[in-house]
Amino acid sequence: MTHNASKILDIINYSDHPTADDIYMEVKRLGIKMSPATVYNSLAALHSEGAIVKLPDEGGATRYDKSLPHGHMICSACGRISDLFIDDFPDYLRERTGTDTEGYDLRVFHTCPMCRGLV
Amino acid sequence: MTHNASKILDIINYSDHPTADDIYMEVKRLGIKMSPATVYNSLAALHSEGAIVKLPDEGGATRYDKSLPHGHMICSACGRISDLFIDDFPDYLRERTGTDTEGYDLRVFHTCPMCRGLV
DNA sequence: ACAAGATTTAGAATAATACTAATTTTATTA
DNA sequence: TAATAAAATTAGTATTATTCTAAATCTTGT
Repeated sequence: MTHNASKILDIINYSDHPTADDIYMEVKRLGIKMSPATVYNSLAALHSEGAIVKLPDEGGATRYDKSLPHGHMICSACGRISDLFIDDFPDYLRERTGTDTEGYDLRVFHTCPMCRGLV
Repeated sequence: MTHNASKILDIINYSDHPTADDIYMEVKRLGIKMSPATVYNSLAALHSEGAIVKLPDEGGATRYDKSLPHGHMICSACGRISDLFIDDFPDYLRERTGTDTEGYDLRVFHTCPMCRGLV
């Protein structure tokens, strides 16, 4: 893994589902000299290594996330994405699909507590 | 729903997860006169009515599908998408998330029987 | 240090989709 | 049915995210 890719992986790990552009801006904010092309190159490399996952968005830029097996809750009002961990989900999937699976992308739409005025 | 939107909905219902361009080509094949803009306009209208769902693809055009609650199995070798029905999934989700959900997008990656050489 | 290869780069190219403003179609009213 | 209002459709352009290209720079092994 290159130095730049490793920095980008760090950023993905401490950021909240950033887009390529979010990452590029963070890189700049940190005072690191890196071109947008390198951000895309590194993201593609990290993705093909399986170090990150891509979350293509309906009408918007793709978001990136660490590749821990987990799903996402997406608020249909404000768009905020939060992580969703369901420990037995792989087991559940294997049982229900009747076959081995290599991974999953689960997004659950809801209205977050803030948008429901509960916070 | 407009006449064109209704025709597009038909096409989505009998096609296999088409892209906007697939739909446009099918419309032309049927001898219907319709511009690409109308395909996009109609898809947006159908989507906001909840009549269809959008499946943004990693590196590729968004695919469209009927809005029946169901997931998808995606072959990581050939890319083929097939429908996945899990009847108790909404119940399972409500239980595991502890909240009401408005819908979900579940994609399970696997290697399809054909790509495993079993067919 | 030097060569070989990998990485990074700026900028152009591409592809999907959205926008705009004008036109056509459809629906409503008199 | 004719006139009018509203909605849908259109061609063409603009935008945006992303990829490509070919040159420049950095790294690594010897």
